Amino acid sequence: MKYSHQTRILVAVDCIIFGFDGEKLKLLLIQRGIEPEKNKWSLMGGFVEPGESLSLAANNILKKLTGLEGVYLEQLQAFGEVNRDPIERTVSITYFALIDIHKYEKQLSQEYHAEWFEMNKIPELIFDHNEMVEMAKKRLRYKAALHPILFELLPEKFTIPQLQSLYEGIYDSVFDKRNFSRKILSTGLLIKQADKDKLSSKKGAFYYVLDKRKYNANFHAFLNLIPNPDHLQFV
Amino acid sequence: MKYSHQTRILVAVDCIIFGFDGEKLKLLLIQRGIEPEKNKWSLMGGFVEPGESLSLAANNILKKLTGLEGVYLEQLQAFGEVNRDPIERTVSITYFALIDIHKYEKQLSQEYHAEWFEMNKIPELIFDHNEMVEMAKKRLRYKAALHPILFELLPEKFTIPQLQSLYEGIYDSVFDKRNFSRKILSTGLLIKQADKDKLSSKKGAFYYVLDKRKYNANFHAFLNLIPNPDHLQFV
DNA sequence: CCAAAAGTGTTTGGTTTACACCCATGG
DNA sequence: CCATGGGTGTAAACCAAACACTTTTGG
Repeated sequence: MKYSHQTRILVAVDCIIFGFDGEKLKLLLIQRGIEPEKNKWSLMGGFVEPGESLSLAANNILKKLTGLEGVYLEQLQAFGEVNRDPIERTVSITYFALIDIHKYEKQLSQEYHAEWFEMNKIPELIFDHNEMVEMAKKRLRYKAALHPILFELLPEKFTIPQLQSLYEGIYDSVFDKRNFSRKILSTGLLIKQADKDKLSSKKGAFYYVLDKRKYNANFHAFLNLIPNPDHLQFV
Repeated sequence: MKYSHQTRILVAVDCIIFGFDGEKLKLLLIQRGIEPEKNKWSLMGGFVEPGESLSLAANNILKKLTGLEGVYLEQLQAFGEVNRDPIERTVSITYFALIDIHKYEKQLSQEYHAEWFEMNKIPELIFDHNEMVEMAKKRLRYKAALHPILFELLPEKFTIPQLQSLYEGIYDSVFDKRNFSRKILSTGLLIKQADKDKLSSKKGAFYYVLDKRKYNANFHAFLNLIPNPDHLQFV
């Protein structure tokens, strides 16, 4: 049995993939190999196939491009303007992903001509993809101000100065390091390691790992991770 | 030109419509007039038509059911499990709406057999609609803890005790009235009126109206409208 | 030995909470 | 005149922000 006299529409999933290389927040884009808009940059996406739920479609896309599974992936928004795709009407469900850039497997994505772009150097993208990226940035800022989400971008072991530089990049601000480390440590989510990262200073900075049990239990609690969030531009 | 060899899917919009009658938060549901699931309760929804964007579809659905335009309407989530509709695969984009229940025009919705349900008396709904309602409740709690969104549910003129009872209903808690009114008034969003509502007490409670200019300007700022939000259950 | 980054403590001001009494009035 | 709900103030605890010096070590 089917619903008759109803119009069926193409449904796509597009992924906004954020990565952090220890210095800067970046976005993974692909260069389209096919017409229309051949050679233009775009988000990685694909049509939803029969038998594939939306979240499965998003995970599949992410895996095809990066080789990664079990990544942080969250539904952002459905985009459904009638003419957003000039070829044929397509509703796109967007997901944003946070990945540790070092786990990204380059060879997989060469077939898609993928490249990481710094957030302030994002090229013109096809369709409404720039708008999607803007919305994802806002959502990330909003969410990271309240929840310890940015740990998803970091490697297993990381230092507090690295974490601070990630926050500073995302909010385009500079935070006081004494207040920052106090605030982060007071969440109780970090476990100090015995060894240090000596790459970026002579003294070296202690590594920390995330306490996964507490992280999962406390993820939805409101934290106050950003000073004066009121004046920042959110969703 | 079209994308060939791709499967097109039914796309629906379903609306989770919240209303407040001065006492309790309620949800507007309709009783299906047609098979399948005839006579079962469901959210108001409809298929997205050609030439209709998602947000327009949501507004149209709301207008057909309630007669209202310009209502607060926000996209919630896309639901896309493969078998969520047993008749035929349908991706549903959900929107939640906040309306002043007194503006709702009953005669319009009689053709849909619509009824308001108290939040703790929601019947079993078709498909995954109960899940959609749960998500909308969580989103409302989450959002109302940070943004002055609940004014959308109130009539033009309202009293602080009314507002407090709305918050208390949503969070299933009791708040200290001194702290509550101080907090709300300190947002600067309320303008005190000269007249009083004398329906619910002998002394009467002063009416307030929303300062729309400040409301629109400050909507995205983080407020701290709920005491101890940490222990409440959110998204 | 010194430049460069890591690490840490205190004071101050503001915000949040807990808490109790008086006010106005319709019946 | 009294029961009912409306309205308000204060003190204590807590939290956030501003701020500067010491430590470590590779070169």
